[in-house]
Amino acid sequence: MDEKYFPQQIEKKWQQRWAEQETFKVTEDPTRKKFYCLEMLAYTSGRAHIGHVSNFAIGDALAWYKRLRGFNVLHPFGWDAFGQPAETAAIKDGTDPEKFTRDAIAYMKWQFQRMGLSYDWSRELATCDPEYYKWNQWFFIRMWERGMIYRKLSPVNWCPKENISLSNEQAANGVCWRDGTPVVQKELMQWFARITDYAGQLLDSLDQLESGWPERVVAMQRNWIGRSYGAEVTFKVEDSANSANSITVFTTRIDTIFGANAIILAPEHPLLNKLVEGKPQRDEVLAFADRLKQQQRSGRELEELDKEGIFTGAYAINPFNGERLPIWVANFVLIQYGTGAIMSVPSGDQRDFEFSRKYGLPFRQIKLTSDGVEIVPEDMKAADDEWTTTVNTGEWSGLSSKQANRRMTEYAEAQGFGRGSITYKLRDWGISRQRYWGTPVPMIHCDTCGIVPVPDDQLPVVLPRNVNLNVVGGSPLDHVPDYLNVSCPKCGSAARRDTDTMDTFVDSCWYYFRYCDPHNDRMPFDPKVVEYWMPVDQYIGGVEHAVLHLIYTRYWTKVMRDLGLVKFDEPVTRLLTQGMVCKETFQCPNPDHDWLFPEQVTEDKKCKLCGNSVKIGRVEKMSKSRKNAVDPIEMIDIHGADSLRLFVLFAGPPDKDKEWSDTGFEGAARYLQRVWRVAFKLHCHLDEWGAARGVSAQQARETLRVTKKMWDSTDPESSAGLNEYQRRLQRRMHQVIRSITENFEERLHLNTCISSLMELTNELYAFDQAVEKNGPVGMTDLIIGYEALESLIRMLAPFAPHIAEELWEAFGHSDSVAQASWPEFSDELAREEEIEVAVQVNGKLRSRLFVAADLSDEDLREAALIDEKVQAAISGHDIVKVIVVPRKLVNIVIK
RNA sequence: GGGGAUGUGGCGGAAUUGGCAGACGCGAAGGUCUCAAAAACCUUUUGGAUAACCUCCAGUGUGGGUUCGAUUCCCACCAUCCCCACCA
Repeated sequence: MDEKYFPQQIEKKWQQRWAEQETFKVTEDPTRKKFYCLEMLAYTSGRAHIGHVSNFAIGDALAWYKRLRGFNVLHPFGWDAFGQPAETAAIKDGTDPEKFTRDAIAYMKWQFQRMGLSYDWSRELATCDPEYYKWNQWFFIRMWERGMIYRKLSPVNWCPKENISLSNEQAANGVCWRDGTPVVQKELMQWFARITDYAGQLLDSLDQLESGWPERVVAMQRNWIGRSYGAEVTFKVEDSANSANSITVFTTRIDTIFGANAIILAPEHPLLNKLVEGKPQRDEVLAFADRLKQQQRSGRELEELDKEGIFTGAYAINPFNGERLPIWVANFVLIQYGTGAIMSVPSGDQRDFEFSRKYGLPFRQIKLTSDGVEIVPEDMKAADDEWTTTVNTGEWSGLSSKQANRRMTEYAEAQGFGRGSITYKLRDWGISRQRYWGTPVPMIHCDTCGIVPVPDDQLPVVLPRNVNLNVVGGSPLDHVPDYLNVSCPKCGSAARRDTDTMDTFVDSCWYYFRYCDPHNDRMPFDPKVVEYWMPVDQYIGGVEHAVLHLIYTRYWTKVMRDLGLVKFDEPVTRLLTQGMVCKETFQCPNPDHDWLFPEQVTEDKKCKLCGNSVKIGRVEKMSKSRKNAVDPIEMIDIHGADSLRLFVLFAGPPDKDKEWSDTGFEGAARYLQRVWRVAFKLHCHLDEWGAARGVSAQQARETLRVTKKMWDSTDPESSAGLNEYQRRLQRRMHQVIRSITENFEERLHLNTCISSLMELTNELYAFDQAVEKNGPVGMTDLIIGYEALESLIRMLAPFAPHIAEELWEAFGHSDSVAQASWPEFSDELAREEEIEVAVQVNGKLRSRLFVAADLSDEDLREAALIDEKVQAAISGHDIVKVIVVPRKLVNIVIK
């Protein structure tokens, strides 16, 4: 073997060999335990970034570990290939999204392969493959047949000049991205998935994820689904021409209904027109509502809107006490939530409070404060939403709020003007987009038959190529006659194809089911194969997907369960949300320069372009615009993929943000050099041993191999006869194996695994020094040294697989490390013979004792008490008690 | 407004059924080797007191509490970050 470590040659060699030998290809094997390790689908942005390295390095480490532990490991890879950015880029460059995307895949694949990741590339898929999106269409039709997908009018961002719909990004700041035309809201017929039918299930089955998912993701999902328990109460409208006219509100605090001073509707409320009909305020109110509608949608920016409202002229009757309540319209009531109408209780709700103050609506006290005081409405500075005790609440006065809430709901139910109700924040999922680069919606509009799905045997509906994306009016697909004009599958008459495409979140809902059976052309996947591989044992990705993707995919799984395709309910057992890789930023006060590259800044923090003092920014997420991005391929060119991966994993725990550091990266490379060098030294020792006995290197190696075979490294007897430094290395090896093994099984704090590897490496150096000092080299030295080093190599493989493979081969193994097994440890051999025990007096460290590890508590106690320094500290005091923590510490309590 | 975190040396970070705070790495300082430099290796590196060793004192955002003992558990507060947000 070479004396020096040259990562470039080694990495190329092993990447080629893995590809040729399909080292990481797997098939179902019911006799073996499976492990499904999955990183989130990569978006085809066109360029790899450090975030990819971090994401994949975590997954790859775990996949390697499980492989060495004997699991049948599924570790696949694929591309999130549809979506707006490819379309936007294609318009800019005058090319075709398909070409753009395929080029991006080709380039990124080359980049990712240089990271040396242990993927089964035979399962690779791209969501823009017709063989893949065919099944999106198949699911769409199945769901349509069952009423899980429906159509409704829904607003989109609309550019009135070009007559096309815009994504939120294209309509940023309320103007069209192309020429700044103000965007308006337009109602279009769109496809929706009825995810709200699953709201309760999605919420309830979060409970089973609590052990394997980050707390905050579960919390975010709970919050997003947003279940509220309350009541719907129906108020009759006074003097209504149509006696059926009534307004239903949703409230979580029916116990405060005696404090209601108004009914307030959302501007979009369907009853509004009827209510104001014939009223003198009619025109004014409707104009007001129209204005609010625009304001609410396009003005959904950060700042809170002022509360604005208008009296409709109509009144409703409080069913509990017969009071007349004015009916208002206001901007802070949302049509999407609850019933789109509320009762205003200013003393109990801050928004109602502000609104009522502004418009002079009356206050009434209906409960005590939390201190048990009666509230004087005039003195109130803010609403009070505590659950206390009711007052002025008719026959329910004097009850606890909770009790009143329950009883009043029951009363409303009995009287027929209300009922207990559960409301969710979650809304149905709009899954159609009026854009080109996505899965075509497989539906046909026929004038006689209505909406007809494309028959299964005609799937996939393939996205046409060479489409002009620069259209004015409608979606690009509206301008492709061959695509648009079809005959109705039912009656054969001329019909029109639906030109919407699907939200890309549909693509990512079930891709990892497809990995299990990626080439199936009869079904999305064979349920039997999926039953073997699923659920995903470990999913790794960014926290930005905590709600959307991770809720949609849970929903899709439940849908697939209801379609009879899978038997389980939750697709992902363990989830890890990896932190971002960040770096320091530099900003010049001169707006022409703004963000600077580090090399544009002088040592005393001045801008090299203008000499201004540069603001050293916070450590922020890497991005091109902040000029703090690090290109992974450049880094790989410098020190190799192993060093890059090692650094990213060592920089901090996987789920925390990490800071990029050039010197830290060099440190990782330095460490691998150290590993190489110590391996080389051991190699030399073996040669020395052979030379001393007049045998060839080949023979020496063979002798070692044979002798080592008889050595059971986990047998406690194997420590017999070892000298001090041999025993020390052996002990440390067992300790390190134990700590890394436990870490992989439980916390997945990979940074500390790497620390442990470094400790073992340091111990190997100490061992090597001791061997040289004590020479000549003996067979026991070689056995212990090789054992430790071979353990180190196998444990290094998850973090730096190329160098591990190369050293493994250099040590005479013909198989890949991937075929090796994880080193085993023995608690017995990891145990220290002599331990250091701290002795405290009244909790303060006073002395340390070096004692035999098996010393009894009683002896330990005695040893502590006769210690000189302890004696000095306790002389003249009474000993109250002595606490002995076995093998760790003695605390003497004195008075 | 609601929800979730985080806070430890010059820096990244270790340490959890409560038991020696600072593992491992980076940086820094000194040394060995060298004509020299790089690399490599060795030593030191929480702060303070002391010429120095031994040693002593303080110390895990702040203030309390529980305990023989708290980075760890409880209460209050401060700071920073993230997500959602007029959700009735």
